[in-house]
Amino acid sequence: MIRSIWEVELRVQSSIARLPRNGNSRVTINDLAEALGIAKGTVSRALNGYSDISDGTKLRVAKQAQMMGYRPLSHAQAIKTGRVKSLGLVLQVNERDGQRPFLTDFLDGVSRQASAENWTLTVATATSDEEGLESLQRLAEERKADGFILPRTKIKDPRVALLNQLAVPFVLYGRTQDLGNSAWFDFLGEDAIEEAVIRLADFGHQRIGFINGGKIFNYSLLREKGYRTGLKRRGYKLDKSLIRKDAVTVDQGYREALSLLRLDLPPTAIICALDMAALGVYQAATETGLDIGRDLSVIAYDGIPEGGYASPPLTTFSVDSRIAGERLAALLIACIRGTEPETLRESAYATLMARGSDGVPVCDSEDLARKIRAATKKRESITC
Amino acid sequence: MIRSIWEVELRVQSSIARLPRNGNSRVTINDLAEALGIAKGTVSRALNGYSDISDGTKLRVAKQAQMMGYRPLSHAQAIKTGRVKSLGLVLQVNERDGQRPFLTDFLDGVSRQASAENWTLTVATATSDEEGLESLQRLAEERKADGFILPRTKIKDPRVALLNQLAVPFVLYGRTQDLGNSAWFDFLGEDAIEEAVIRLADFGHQRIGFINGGKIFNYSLLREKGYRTGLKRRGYKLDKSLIRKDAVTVDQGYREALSLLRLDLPPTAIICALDMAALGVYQAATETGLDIGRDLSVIAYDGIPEGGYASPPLTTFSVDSRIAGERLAALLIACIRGTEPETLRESAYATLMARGSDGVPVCDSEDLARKIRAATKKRESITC
DNA sequence: TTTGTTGCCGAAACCGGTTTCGTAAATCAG
DNA sequence: CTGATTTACGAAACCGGTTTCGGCAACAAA
Repeated sequence: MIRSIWEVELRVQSSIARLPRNGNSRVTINDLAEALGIAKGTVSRALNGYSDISDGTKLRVAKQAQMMGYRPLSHAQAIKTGRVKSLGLVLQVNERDGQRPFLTDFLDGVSRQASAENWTLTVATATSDEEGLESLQRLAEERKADGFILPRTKIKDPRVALLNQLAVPFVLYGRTQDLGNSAWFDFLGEDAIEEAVIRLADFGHQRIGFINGGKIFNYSLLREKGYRTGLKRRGYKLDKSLIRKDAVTVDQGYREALSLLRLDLPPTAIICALDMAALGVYQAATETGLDIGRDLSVIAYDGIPEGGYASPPLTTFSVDSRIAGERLAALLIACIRGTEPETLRESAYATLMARGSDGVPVCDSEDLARKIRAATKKRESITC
Repeated sequence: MIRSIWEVELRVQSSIARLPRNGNSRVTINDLAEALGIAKGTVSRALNGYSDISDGTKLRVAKQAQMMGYRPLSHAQAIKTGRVKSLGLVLQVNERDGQRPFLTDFLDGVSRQASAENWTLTVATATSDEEGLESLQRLAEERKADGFILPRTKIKDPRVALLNQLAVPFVLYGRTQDLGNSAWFDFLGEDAIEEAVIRLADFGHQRIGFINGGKIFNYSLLREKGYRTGLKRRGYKLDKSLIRKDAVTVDQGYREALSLLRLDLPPTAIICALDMAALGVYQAATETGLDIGRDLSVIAYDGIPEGGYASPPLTTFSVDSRIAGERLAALLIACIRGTEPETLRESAYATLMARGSDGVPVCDSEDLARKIRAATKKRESITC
């Protein structure tokens, strides 16, 4: 009884405010069909561009939909199509390193490309590998996303195995050692580091150090390869004592730089796989009385804004995270739509931002060693 | 014809691999019901804890669900319940300021709290206000999210009007001037700035400058209020020539600091509404030959990591973005579940990180002015 | 024994879309 | 002019859940 009264009331209200019958302020495909005097299946097919609907009808439907402000509920579509039109992204937030400064740009790239196709972005965070895998699995099983972007690829990445097993599409940001048939986008860090070596060698540097990033990440493998290739191209012999690794923070960069500078024959130039580490090199140089850009050349990789503020401004290979996000989103959507993943692979180059931290060496390694010893002694006497 | 062959094949495969009948590898509520010999409605009610299902049945269902690895599709639930169990967040990425360094922590807070209730987070980006409003509207109308977190509230915020009109729940991160019945979470920036004034006054500073943030944001209003309150509490007269605004970047902070330091009677202490601006103050101080922490005291607000690396380390009021994210998510979920928004309001305090950039002034404003003039003259002569 | 209750579950409607299938009308070929 | 195709749409099934409703059985009260 009461219910029927309600219905009447609603019908009255709707006829006045021109709201759909269901009382809710949402226009459904049924409202549209009714308003047009057409079957709802026909409306659906018209909106989705089926070929068995005449152009005239398609136009009428489109206009009416526009007029009534109709928007299909994406989850209602999903129930039949199996697509929620959402990209998944699980961010690892445990490590205090590189990813942070670019996150905004990266998200912007992904989100922008996704919206262009009327898709959205679902984000989760995790503080450990296991948590990350759980999030991934949960999101996949509840179908909160149709596919995933996997940032910060490791040499051997367990996420790949998981998603392959669940038969969920994904695209890597970065490569893994065994690529299988995975789709990926990556910047060619190896090429950048190689170019850095060449550049420094051509400046006249004889001993070039290399401070690499986290050893579990695949990019470290590649960048070291680039370092070796560069040396070889200029006929330099590889000196393993000039290589350091696992420096992803300022402090770690500082420590590794000090250890390089305290060698009997220290390098006159240091290449860092990450800008963060380079900022640590700056600290170490200040402490040992060295002029960055003159006594010691530094080239790094990433292009974080702090590098530009440092003095002298850091010469670095800059990476465009927005582009990365855009391409990854595009590749993933293609993958979800059925393109074979092994055909969805793209790379891009990091661009050299030549600034003030590198140049012709003012002295060779022996002079440098003397200078460092002098500065260290002076420093110690001050401390006493 | 071909289709039936397929079906047979699938059925065979499924009977071997014990996959659900539909050939798809997903366990549905129908599979569960069939396996239990129970109606699917009963299964649904059992899983959702309806009181008209016996405990025994509930247990059996739960166990079987566990065994078969059943997970309801959230979008299938959503079609009837109207809830997609997702929180929406539209990030404004146009301005190169404050938000960035905390984004990871903030997302982590939101995402963590959301997952705790089995909800997810949908993120979009926008580069302008209009774009932001469009994203908001699209996400709301397609029901990609059940409610929204609105970060970086403006004094008068158009998003509030939009979401109120659409009758979509939301919670503000920060307050607006006219709060209406909105839910919000905010750090009491006004209290922090007030405390900063008191602290500096008690150090003995007679003239305390204030460099405020973006004037469209409500936090600027509040922080200036806190500045005024602090002055009043110590019986200082407000000197408007000591106030600057709209400094959200390092460069802007630098400029405003210079303009303060070039006054006939410059402040011996400067409070910045944002750490970023404070880093600009550091630059200005270096340039005018002032020692931060001795000649010029600086206290700021935000707690960005760069502040800790600066020399001397920046004294600042630090904000815990992870907590903010967690509380905002919790408030929003409550709001979506029907709690009255005006009862969902929380605030927290920024915590003072007393470091090296403030202290007892070594000289008064007149001495400072002389020192600055001297440094400037020296600088100019060097330049020539 | 009869008459309420209450507990517990099955059956079916329902949510808002998509997709399949069948067919009347229009068009075409012969 | 007739038979065969097309064209364009209606009707209904379907997707995977949730919710309503009705009724059987068991138990309590009369």
